[in-house]
Amino acid sequence: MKTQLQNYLNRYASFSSEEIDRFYNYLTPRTFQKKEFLLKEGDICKNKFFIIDGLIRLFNIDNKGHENIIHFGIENWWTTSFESFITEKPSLLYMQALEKTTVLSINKENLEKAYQNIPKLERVFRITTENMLIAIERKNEFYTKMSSKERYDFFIKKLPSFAQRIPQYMIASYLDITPEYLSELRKG
Amino acid sequence: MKTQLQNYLNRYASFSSEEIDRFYNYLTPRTFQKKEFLLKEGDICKNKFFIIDGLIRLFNIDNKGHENIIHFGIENWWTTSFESFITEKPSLLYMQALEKTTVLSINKENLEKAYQNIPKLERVFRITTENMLIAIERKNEFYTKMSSKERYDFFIKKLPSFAQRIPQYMIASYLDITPEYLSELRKG
DNA sequence: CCTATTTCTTAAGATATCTTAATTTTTAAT
DNA sequence: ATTAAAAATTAAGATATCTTAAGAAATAGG
Repeated sequence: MKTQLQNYLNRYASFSSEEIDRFYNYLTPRTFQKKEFLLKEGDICKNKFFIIDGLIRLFNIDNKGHENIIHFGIENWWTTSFESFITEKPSLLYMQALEKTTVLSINKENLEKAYQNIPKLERVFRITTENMLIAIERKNEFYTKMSSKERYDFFIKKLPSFAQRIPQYMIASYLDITPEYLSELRKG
Repeated sequence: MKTQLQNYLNRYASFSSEEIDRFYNYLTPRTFQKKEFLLKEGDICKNKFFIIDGLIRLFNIDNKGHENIIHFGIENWWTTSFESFITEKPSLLYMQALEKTTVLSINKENLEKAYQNIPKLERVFRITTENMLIAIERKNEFYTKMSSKERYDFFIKKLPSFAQRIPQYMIASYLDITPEYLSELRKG
């Protein structure tokens, strides 16, 4: 795990093994079983999670009781409920493992200490947050430009192997389509 | 302008006047007239803009020729087409002043120098990027949870004075509603 | 294997929202 | 003030997508 983290961090700035060790001490490894929740609506999201391995989804439940998947997280992504983590208010989001998932988690206090201790981490998180924004910008982009059918085709074409890791009704949810309608789209 | 920037930066970390000066030297003040474009689709977005005063909109044009406003930017916000700025590929977005707008702009090269020169800036941009993410997270949130009518009412209620600065058809665009339908919603 | 659970499909009727196009109102420019 | 341009409204018909409900297929657990 430490090696994986090291490879990841060194993408963005160069860290000595000693620095990696220091950062690593702030992190707590945790494993979540399939279907287990990392976070539920109403909880205050106290951690950022670095996904070592596995798959998680971030979603909310609307007033009709429908789940809306906001994004998926896979290995080498940091994930959290940003708003809750930063404002320390109850989260509106759920975070759930879709496969057995191993993460390194860090709470706010330790993260702040780590920033003080290893300022280069500011850079890493500045960049990963930018990458997150780009991912969202792209999603919004293709949302506004495409019909349901087009979004689905695009998704399947772009991420064929990923699409096979998740049930179709979750793809539907992510693409903001009802599973029934997606089923029709696939037929026609 | 320098004072405004200083106040802004000191929200996130403490900077000496000397550091502010150093950063300020990397920045170029520019003024855009109402309706002038800061960026057009196809351009590579070479700058981040810190809005001193005024109002801009970021939007794309879909394959039906409709404008979709992604967000507005006002004083004390950094704005850019993230994807284009970071990847240095042509932007899919337009950026346009809706009022006479003064900005401080910085290009990638200078920003990178500034990061080297004043590492605390990594922190500032890490945090502003996080704030951006939160804003987007909130927008997506209220998008998935609300009908068109609800989105409009919510927007007007939350930002009554801001709503008066922009034409109704742009609010419609931002809320992903056709102007005609918004007009109906307002009536009923 | 067998059963239970989860996921996917079908189809009919409902509806929120869009399209088009014309008209009115408001705002800006000379 | 007058005209031109921009923005907002109206209304009718069209459609993409949802809802509900039921049944079929696939997958996973014991």
